[in-house]
Amino acid sequence: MPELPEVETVRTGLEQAWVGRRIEHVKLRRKDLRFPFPANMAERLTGQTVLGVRRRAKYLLIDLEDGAVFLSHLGMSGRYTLVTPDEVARINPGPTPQTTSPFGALTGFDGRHDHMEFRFDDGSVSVYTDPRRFGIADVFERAEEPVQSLLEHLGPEPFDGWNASIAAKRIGKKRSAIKITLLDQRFVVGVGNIYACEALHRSGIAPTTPSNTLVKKNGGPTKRLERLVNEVKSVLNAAIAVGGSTLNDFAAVDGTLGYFGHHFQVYDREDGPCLKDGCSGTIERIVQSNRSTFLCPRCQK
DNA sequence: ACTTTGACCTGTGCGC
DNA sequence: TGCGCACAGGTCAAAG
Repeated sequence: MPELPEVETVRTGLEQAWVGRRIEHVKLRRKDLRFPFPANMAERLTGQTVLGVRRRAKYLLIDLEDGAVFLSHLGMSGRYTLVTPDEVARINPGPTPQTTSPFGALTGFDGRHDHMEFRFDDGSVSVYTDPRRFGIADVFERAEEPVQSLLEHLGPEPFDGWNASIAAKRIGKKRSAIKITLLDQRFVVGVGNIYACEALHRSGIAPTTPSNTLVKKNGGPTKRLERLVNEVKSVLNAAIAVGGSTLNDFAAVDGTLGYFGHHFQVYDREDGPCLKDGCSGTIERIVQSNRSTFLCPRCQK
């Protein structure tokens, strides 16, 4: 799925397409994704004008005019396809089977995984497609946000004052591998499997390093932790700048593919040469917590 | 309180 | 061509 940079790219796309527009119709082709939709979700959204599109961690938060918030998480394989009014007219969606959308030619899978469609007052349609259905859609009142169960346990945003001292405090005495800590959304939000691998490689830190060895006895951050925090921000920034990464089932919201994948130094490069200047190592793949980790054993210690 | 594991789902790509 | 298996960007609940 989309990690922070990809979600940020989608946020930007939805902001362009949705803000100031009124939702005229919501079509739900099933009653759930990872969790059941709220019973009245379609009705709750219909008729509302979109005021803004925010991001918290990997969640998209869409502010509606009456104070409601539409929450959307893309899971592993969720994406939005924006269909222009012209394309909608050309496709001319008529009666379609319950579980199949008329936009299959644009969204793939013959429309079988197009679970939500949003029609706006300019005639455009946005289609949410998610084969694996690990995504989430929910609605809550803005005032409830601090205690919304999906959001309340989340740690700091990487670009909102997060620094090495804060990171050191969160690590505390944790002995689990630093790669696992980076994926823990209570430590810092937005980092997923790809950017965890990339940030550790840039930092020269082995993914298996016990987290607490990056903290000094007095509780402060080591130089290595400072480096890691900086490299996390740096790699996320670079990916945002490029518009998100391209992977098997991710497309940017407007259908344009990002291409940060071309910049990966270790991810999915098992047996390839390490690309770090002056390093002659070979990229290895190991498994941590049932997930692949890619590293260069030569320059990551 | 911590850490690890399995579960949720479908598609794709590989070896046989 | 078909089949079975491993694997995929996330997250949570349960078990240790």
